[in-house]
Amino acid sequence: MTENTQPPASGPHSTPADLPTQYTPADVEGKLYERWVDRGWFRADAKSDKEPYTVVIPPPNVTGSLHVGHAFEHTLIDALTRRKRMQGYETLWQPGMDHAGIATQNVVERELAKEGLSRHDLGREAFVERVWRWKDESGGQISGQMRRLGDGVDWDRERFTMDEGLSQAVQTIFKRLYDDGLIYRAERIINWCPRCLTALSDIEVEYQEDEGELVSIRYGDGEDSLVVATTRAETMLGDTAVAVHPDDARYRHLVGRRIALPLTDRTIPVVADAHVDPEFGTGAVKVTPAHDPNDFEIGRRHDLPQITVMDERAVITVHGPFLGLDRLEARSAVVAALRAEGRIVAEKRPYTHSVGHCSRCKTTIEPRVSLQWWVKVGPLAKAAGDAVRDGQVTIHPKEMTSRYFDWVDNLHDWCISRQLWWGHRIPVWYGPDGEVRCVGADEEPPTGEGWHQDTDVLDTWFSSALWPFSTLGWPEQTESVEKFYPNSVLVTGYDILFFWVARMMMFGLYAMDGTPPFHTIVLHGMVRDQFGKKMSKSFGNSVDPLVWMDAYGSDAVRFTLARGANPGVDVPVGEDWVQASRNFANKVWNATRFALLNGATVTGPLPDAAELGPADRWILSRLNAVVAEVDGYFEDYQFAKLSDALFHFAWDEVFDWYVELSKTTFAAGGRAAEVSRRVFGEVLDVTLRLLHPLMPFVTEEMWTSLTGGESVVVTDWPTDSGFRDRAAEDELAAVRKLVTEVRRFRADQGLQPGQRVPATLDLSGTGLEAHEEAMRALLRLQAPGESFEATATLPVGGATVALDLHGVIDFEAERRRLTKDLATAEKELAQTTAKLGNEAFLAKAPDHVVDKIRGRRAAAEADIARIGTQLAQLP
RNA sequence: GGGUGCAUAGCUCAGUGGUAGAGCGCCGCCCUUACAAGGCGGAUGUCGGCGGUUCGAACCCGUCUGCACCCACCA
Repeated sequence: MTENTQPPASGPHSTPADLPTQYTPADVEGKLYERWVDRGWFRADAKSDKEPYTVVIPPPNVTGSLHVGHAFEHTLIDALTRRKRMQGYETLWQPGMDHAGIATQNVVERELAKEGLSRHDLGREAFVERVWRWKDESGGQISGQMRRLGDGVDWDRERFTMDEGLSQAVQTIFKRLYDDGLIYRAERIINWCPRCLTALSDIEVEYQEDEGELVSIRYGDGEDSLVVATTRAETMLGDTAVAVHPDDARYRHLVGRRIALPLTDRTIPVVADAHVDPEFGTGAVKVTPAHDPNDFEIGRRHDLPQITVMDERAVITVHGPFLGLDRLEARSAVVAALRAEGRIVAEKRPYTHSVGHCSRCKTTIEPRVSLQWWVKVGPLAKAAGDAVRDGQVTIHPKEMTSRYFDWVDNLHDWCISRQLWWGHRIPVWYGPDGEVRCVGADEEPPTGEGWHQDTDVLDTWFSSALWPFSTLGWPEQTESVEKFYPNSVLVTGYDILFFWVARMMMFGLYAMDGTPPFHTIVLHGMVRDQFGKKMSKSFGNSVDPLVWMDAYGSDAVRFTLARGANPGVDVPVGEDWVQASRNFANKVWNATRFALLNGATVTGPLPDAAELGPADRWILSRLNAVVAEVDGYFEDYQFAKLSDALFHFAWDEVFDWYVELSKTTFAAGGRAAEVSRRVFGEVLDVTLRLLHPLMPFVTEEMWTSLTGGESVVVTDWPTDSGFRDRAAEDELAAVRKLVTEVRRFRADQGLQPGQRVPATLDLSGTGLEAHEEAMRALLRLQAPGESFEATATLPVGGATVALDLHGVIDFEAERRRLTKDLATAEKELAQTTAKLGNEAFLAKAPDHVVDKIRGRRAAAEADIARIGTQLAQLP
């Protein structure tokens, strides 16, 4: 406990009277955040003796501003790191951003388009300069949002994937992989975006069901003919074979022969290939090795030529009537030409099939044969899989593990070259005599006549795969690498499990001699709207977190997001829920304000258990249980349960019953009040510390006001003292139950909540005698006056309340209520009696269950007796 | 086609064998001295359908229906 030797002048509100009755986030958030940063509390010291705790930010793209999904992710990471910092770890919450190659290039190209310019008008150098300007602007916005959220990151360590140091890391790992034969250059068919004009990796292609048209075309003439079906008629110009299944009797006579390819002067062979499904269509497939990945493979197996008929913009390049048409124009033109020749044997029919689209611009992918750089993933993926298989790395929730294996165990080589301008240039130089030289970060590139660097850049995920150590200064063997690698935990969305997580695993294990980049992977869900719908700008349900933060405060936004964070599942959020969280923040504020107004204190040791009243023992028992519960949830990344447990403990128990009971104690004064004031201070102190990782601002403001301490940020995380008092918990449960029952009676009688009623309260034999005064206050019971005459006598839980309700009692309402209660109790009695008469149940059920049922039966019997008495007393 | 989940109150979701829960919403009363961003009280469910296991099933097993997502393929 904090010992105060000085007056708490450092607290923002040195007298409780300064405190407004409502929490205004805007008044405190900015001020507190700047103070935290200025004091250096978020800085991580590599020289520290403390045990490290490291989490990297999943670097946001510098394409604009953060959306509510980022706010969610940051809330989780910030909560984890704030707790660990309080626990005394040397905590690094690593900030930074991703250059996001193709995404950012597209954004800037769109900006240019508004000025009627293309990147080619600017030229490579000027364009890249322009993107850097964009990056500065967007990066500023993003860090501003992170400050608003309260992210406790080490700003001194902020990194960008295209920083000098990180670029060296990229070059170093490229060189090493190249020298190890794990990077190579090869001509293959790749996913090509004809709008972005670049190759894409397999996972950058999104497949969706598109409506196409299937046309059937006769190839060849007379007996040497067959019919193929296609959705892409225009590619027939590049056909170099027709394939049939080897066992297909219909076409056996044609295999090995050459047939005429319509609209051309070429003949093409009929080949037998097991890839063909004889059941589909006509069982004969046109083969275009240059424009279809499956056909490319068939072509390789049968040594077929590749005839490229489209350029990089998917415009037809073969001479003749189709030259210069784009693929869609060409498709109908080709069909029309075929029809004119009587080649169309079945008309177009609608056909829904899955078509690949560029994940960045949604343009339909055009498979294309080209020379690209590849990572040979075999050994890297094997290691990445094994690290999870052998338990070095665990994935939360574990259901995601199979998805991970599914991917790393079936991975194709990774195409890493992009025909873009924004990104890390491939560190390979080509010489005048066909030399190829890969240059490491510590080498000088060749300068002689005729040497030039590869013009392509790397896939943006190549550099983000290095993030857990490139941010720490690698390839330099820095103190930070030593201290903060591997990271403690990775928190990110399940949507980038393959893009990012698996690649960090591959590169981390490879670069760091088999040490995985982190030991725990926590995958969170996607933020959705309050109806569970995916957020999207076009649907109009996406939310700018700043708007909510402005309206309700950062704590409210954070708490709402944390409260929805069940492991691995999507998180719905609605403005109503943010309001509810704002109300909670306000409650925290006012409860602390109440404590201050009533002289709650954190000074001096906690009184001995013998001195504590029952309410004090109850709340301290619960407090310690909640500390343990919250710790368990934190260690298990159960943010929703943790938030809910704190919400209910704080609001229902501390801010409600304990506050109400304290009013009586405080009013009574004396030693009991003094003891209670100290306990109250303790309970609030601990509760605020527990809430701080989720709601940093309001807790900081109130904790410093309450304790006079410097900051909750650098205060110890609470520990469970082990204090438990079941008897006190039961006692207070009885008090709560009794009060609730009488309140219900009052409400049924139509009494206004504040209306005072003359009454006697007989608690003899209940063991609750000590609470009489508090209960009288809670129930608004007046001392019975001289003319007291009970009109209603209420036996509740062994106690008796006699009320003088002259003029207000509603006997009919009471009779209805009692009759209803009687029916409920009788039903309960019947159920429990039946159960206890069941021998099989008695024989097999565990004791505690049987006891519980017995208790319920006894309670039902008592209720029936009590209600009977009450009914009999009604006039 | 392969895989992983999900189906519980009006909405969004907790609840892995022992009396169905939360938040929001809804109904009634109240500015009761920390808080109306509040307080008190209340209503609301054949736990998707059908079978099975069990003394006992929202929970375990089978099956059906509907939905979501991931992967592969689609001439």
